[in-house]
Amino acid sequence: MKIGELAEHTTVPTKTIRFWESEGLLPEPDRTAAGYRNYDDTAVDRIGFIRQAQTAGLTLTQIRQILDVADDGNPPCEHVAVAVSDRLAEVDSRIKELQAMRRHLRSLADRAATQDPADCEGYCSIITGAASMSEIAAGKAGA
Amino acid sequence: MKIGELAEHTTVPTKTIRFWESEGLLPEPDRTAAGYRNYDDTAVDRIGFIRQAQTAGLTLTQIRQILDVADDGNPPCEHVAVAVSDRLAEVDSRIKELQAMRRHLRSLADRAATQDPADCEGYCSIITGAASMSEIAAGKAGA
DNA sequence: GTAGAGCTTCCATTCAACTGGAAGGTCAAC
DNA sequence: GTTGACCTTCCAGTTGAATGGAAGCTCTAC
Repeated sequence: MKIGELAEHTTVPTKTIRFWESEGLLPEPDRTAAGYRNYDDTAVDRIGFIRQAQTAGLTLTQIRQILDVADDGNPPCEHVAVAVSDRLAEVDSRIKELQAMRRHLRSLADRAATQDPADCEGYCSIITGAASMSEIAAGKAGA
Repeated sequence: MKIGELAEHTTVPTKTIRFWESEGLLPEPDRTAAGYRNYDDTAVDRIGFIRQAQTAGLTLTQIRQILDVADDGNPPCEHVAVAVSDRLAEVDSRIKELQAMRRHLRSLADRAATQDPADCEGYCSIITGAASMSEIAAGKAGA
């Protein structure tokens, strides 16, 4: 499969595929006689994984760490376990932060939904009526 | 409170505080006779809110939208509700993505915890034994 | 009255993650 | 045998979010 087809299958631009290769996230593929990159199906999986990990908020560097470990049998299990649990801790704490922010936004949205527009004179009470920013920042608001 | 003290209270560098001011996230504070920025306590809250929103994955532009709306009574309730619910939808979908990635990492971590290092010859089975990358990418693995 | 920390503005640089474009080779179709 | 889509490398530019540094003013302490 040439790079254009791979790009189409994965909806990742050829530019980005070459960039990821240059950054070590994708292995150098075979080449045709003319020097064209020639991919097999595993490239589709790998690109899918990279996109998934990216949408989970991992940086390319972190994703490369995981892929490096998956690609190379040399590092001991402990190494793998540490890499994975580091990532897990990061994802866990990001989820907690997001859930806190979600609660705050949710309470603002609920207020907005039940708001009588007539009350909006002067200073909109959706905002002013909600928890103060310090409470929001400290994670005290919402349910 | 001068910018250095504010920086210390919030653990946000003075450079960043000035940058956020220039980007419209922080209002222009009072100045001393000498032209030094002179903050009151609300600045601490506001900076805390910005950091919280950032760790929730919102961009400075999005955070500014929310703050603008909180600062100015003019936009109608509908405007506020739309802004907030847009943000909420984003946060919701990021949480879902993270939870999917969390499940995958969790299953890798569990494998690592119960792994006999003797099985690590050749190609580490924490990784190879886990769901294939295509399954991970498609969100089929883990519980 | 001067040293040093801290403040000011302004402009340049960094970093991540692309994205665009130039200059040129390849290949299938007409 | 040439057009046009697709490929190659390389290098420059973009965006978001800072961060560094120069040049100069200010305040406190000795």
